[in-house]
Amino acid sequence: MSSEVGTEEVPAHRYTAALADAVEKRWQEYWEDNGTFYAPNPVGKLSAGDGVPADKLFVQDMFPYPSGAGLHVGHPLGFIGTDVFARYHRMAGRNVLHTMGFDAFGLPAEQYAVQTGQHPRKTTEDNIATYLRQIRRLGLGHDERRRISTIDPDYYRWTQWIFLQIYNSWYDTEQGRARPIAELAAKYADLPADERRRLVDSQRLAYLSEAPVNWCPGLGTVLSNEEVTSEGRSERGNFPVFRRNLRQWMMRITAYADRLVDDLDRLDWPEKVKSMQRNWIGRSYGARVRFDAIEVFTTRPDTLFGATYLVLAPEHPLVDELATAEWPSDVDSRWTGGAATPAQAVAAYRKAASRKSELDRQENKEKTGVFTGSYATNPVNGTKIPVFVADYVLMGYGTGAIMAVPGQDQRDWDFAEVFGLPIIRTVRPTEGFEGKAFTGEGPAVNSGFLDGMDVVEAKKAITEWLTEQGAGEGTVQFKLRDWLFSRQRYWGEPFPVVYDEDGVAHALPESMLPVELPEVDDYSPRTFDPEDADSEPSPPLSRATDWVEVELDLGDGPKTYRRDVNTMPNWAGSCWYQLRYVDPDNADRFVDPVNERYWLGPRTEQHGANDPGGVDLYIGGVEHAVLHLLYSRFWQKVLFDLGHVTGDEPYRKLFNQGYVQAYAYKDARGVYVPAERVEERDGKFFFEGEEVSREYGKMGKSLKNVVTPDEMCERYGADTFRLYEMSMGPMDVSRPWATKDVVGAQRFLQRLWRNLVDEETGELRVSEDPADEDTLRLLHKTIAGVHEDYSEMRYNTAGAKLIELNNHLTKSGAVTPRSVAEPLVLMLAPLCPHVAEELWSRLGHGESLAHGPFPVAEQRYLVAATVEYPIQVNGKVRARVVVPADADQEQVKAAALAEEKIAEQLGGKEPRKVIVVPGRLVNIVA
RNA sequence: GCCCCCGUAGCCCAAUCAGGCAGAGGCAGGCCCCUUAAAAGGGUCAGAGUGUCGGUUCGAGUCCGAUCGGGGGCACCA
Repeated sequence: MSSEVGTEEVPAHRYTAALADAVEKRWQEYWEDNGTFYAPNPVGKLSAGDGVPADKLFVQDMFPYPSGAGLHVGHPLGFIGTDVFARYHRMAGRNVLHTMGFDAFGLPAEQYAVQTGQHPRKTTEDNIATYLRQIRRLGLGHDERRRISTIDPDYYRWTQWIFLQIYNSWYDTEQGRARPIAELAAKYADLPADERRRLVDSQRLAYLSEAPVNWCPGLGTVLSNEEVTSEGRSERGNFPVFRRNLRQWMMRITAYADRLVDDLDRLDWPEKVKSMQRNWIGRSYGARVRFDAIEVFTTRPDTLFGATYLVLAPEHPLVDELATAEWPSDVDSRWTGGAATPAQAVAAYRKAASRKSELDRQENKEKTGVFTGSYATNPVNGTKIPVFVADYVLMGYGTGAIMAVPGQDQRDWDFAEVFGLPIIRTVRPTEGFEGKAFTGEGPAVNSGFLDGMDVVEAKKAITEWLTEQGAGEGTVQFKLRDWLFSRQRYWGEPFPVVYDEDGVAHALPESMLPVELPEVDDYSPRTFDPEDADSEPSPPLSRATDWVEVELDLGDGPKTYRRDVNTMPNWAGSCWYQLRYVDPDNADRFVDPVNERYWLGPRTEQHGANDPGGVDLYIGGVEHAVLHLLYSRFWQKVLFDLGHVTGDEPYRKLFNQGYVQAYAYKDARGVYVPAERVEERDGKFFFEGEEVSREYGKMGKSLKNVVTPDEMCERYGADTFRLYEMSMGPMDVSRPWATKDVVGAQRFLQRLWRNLVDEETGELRVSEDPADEDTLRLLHKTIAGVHEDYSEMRYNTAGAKLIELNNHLTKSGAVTPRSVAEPLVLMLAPLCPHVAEELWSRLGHGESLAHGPFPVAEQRYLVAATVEYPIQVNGKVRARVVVPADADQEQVKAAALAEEKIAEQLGGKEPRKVIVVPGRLVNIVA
């Protein structure tokens, strides 16, 4: 596999995989022994005691779940990217915080525990050890003192503490912020205790709710809306999900809906992620309008005159009341669903709707529904319009009822067509419009006092009118719902909550934290037939009876309580880990305010008046766009409102790295064959002589196309692997893995090494003579370019520039001048830190280069003495001319026109126009 | 159906932000050197007019408008 050092074939001191391995091990040990990547805190245990540089940088990876499968080459892409960034800035003199912890609660460990009987903690900790070994080998410059793990009681104690903060607060809509619950309780001081308690409890930001939740029998747990796919199945496992009423913890994230949308504008995040969050929060402005007892939500109150019927969701509470005993004598046969009475029709329709899965309801876009037998009054003109029940209206959005305006809404148009309902246009369609419903802009028609107004004006006018009449009011509607926060799992954070004999919840005092997980015999919740919608959750903690029943003194003497047997969702631990990285072993607080302000506080002088603070660079996959990143922002805002942190956003700049993808090959039977043994011939692919088909996508065990970083480190060394990964393309682009290409990165390092070290003797080989002019110019051009590339995360082009410089040295054939060797090595260091450290040390430096210096380009080498201008005639290059760099436009023009070939082209005629682009070219229009 | 991103040598990618000679770098390929031989060694050469059509401009890979292809997000949200 790797070449032997010292064999006859290969020079003893060539940069081979074996040599790289020795160098890498040596420097990894050095860094660890010397705490090279320790980033000092202003105060506390991690303070160096002599102050901190004002210039800091906090770089963070989305921390991994330590899976048992280990890493493939795709996983470290982001980790290496952040490491290069961190190393570059560290060398530039900034105080750089970069570390990595583990998001270690979660289903796989629990499921593995169920299969093997091994405690999830054991599995998880073993996996973490493996993970740490794998990432250590990559040479990531982490501050190891700051490693945290969400399963650590010292960590989840604070997760529970934050839960209590949220529980013990309410949202003051007048002030637009969360406030301590005690301030609310004070307002109700005059009320009887239990009424006060009920009022207060109903306004907490973390509250118990008996509302419908997503129950997933196949997983044996409930799920948040964000964890349910648009097909109505669990994101994990793809099991059916049913709506059920269960008493569960909820987080009042909807209180923050406006701020969560508005503050996106203050974040340096990819537009794509922002738009996904905006979409998910789904804010729309509209009005509520009352048709007698039925309240509807509409975004188009301006079309009220065109409302020809109402529709209620099948689950709407008024449906039963509205369903009359008999059909009107002239009822349209299409409206009855074939039933004898409206009550029967409605009951049958509701039953059918309840049996349909979310998926059926969405896929089947044919409009169905039945008439309730009732009519409602349109407040704007007193018209009686029929009320229908139809499943194209969803109970979960708005009021669960709509006014149907077929003229301006295609869904309503479709329904009206099926049921023979009238259609009135209230916006005049544009000339030549041939569609059905018209949803564009135009003047109002058939709309009484709104006629002639445009949509915006009409909305405003009708909203004012409705308000005056008491028939409605303007309102804002969100798609976002509160966050379901309980899970029926074992391997998660227990709730710091107990219930008394009346079932009333009591939060535990801070002094009783952490509430640690009990030992249990069976780690699994009871799971059910995935289709069994009527099954009952049975969390594993409920079986730890000794733990569940507990005697406590919560202020009114020792009493027996029952603990909450749910656990928090997997997202809890990741909602605040950047705060703990800052102060990982603070025993008194979740983070010291001084440390928090230094690493995460807003810096308006640097980032502008609107700076929300947060991690300076947060890198991870786009798959967390809505879940983790929304929850995390919510927690941060609560903590901010309560005065615990100084920034109101957790992540100032977000960057999504691309994925490393891979080809997979299938034989004629459709079975995957090992990708590494497939050969390509004439655009076709063969495995053991048989033609196979190729597909492109993920890397995975079952696809037989996994390549591991360990394997790459063995064959080429970590530096080569790092360089190759970073050279494959820009950080945000997904790219296909190609093992055969890795050798290119190794050849470069070999050549660079050879330019500085004698391959036969191992002696350093640099000259103390000054470099020639050309070399200096290239060197400084490279320095300037590399600076820019590193700070823009364009590592592929940074690498290419280094190769270019090194190729220049190789070609020159001379012994490399030290004055070029040193900056070259320093510039290489962020990408290939081990070999750079080794060469730096061999160049005679006693100190690690981790803290710089990073070379600085000298301006005088960046400006050339002469410039070569290409000369175009009518856009085609016809000649070139060399002029002094300081020649002005007239001189360049004169030189261009004097050029022999150009004079020839012009044939003695005067050019119509001559364009001189300074420093670039000359274009002559003949 | 709506929205977003991407199409440059055989392959991965530069140049697109700010219009100015299409090539920085790597893989693969040809040739040469080293070598008994070989390559994960060294050197060198060649290779596309930028998916397509149209527009703006003295000049378009770059800007604008269509269109095709690929990827992603949202989707009966009133």
